[in-house]
Amino acid sequence: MGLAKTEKFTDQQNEIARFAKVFGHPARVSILQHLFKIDACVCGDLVDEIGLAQPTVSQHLKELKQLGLIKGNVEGTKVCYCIHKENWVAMKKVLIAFLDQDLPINPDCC
Amino acid sequence: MGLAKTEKFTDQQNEIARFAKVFGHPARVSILQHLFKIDACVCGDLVDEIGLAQPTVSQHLKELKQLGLIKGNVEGTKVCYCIHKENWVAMKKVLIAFLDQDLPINPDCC
DNA sequence: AATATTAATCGTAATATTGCGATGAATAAA
DNA sequence: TTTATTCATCGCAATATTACGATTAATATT
Repeated sequence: MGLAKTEKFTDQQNEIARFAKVFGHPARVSILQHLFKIDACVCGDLVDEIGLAQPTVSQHLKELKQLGLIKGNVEGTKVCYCIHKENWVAMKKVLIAFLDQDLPINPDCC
Repeated sequence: MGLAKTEKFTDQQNEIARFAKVFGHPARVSILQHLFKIDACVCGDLVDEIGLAQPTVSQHLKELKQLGLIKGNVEGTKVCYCIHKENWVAMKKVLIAFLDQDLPINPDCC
């Protein structure tokens, strides 16, 4: 199968999973951290930073772009990437709401 | 390949990815939300709640247990699950630190 | 125009994930 | 002791993901 039965879950649950999934690979975590560190557009040097082959990095960038977490603009022969701020804030809200649920006050039960 | 090259990334990046990955499937999100909602041990009725076959739910529970996010105790013919609070808090700290990075003040560059 | 540079896309191989039926182990109930 | 219940594990099929070499498209440089 290998296919998540999304129709069995709520839109909210599927959205949380979709966002979380993109962070489920260290290369994408690394790309995002680099974009945050640079605090601006990164043009071209991403492949050297990440340490994977160019097609592989390109593929991870595509996934990040598809989810709307980064923007990419062609700049001559280079492409410049940066965090999509509005979408990042929206995603953050969704995931933190899930992570930050109140923990039971009850003592441990099991 | 299908194999993440973890050795190319920092321990922190791999840890973030490992945690995020487990939330990358709506069934696991659903299981965790249910455990939070019940606010206690859930004994037995998880399969009905989630809507997937029993072996499938069992497998998702196993992954959550392996990452330490839930505890499971045998209670007769039933097994009782609940959130592992300390580990949840620790995981939350790691993921929120990643999500909550400061956004550039700069106007959009691309 | 010819060449170089950059990054997307295609194709493919290797591995991982998801889902479930069948089975098994363990306890409870009769 | 027999039967029922519950859940873990095994084994398999279907699909997804990861990685990269080869190629392509686009612009820059000479």
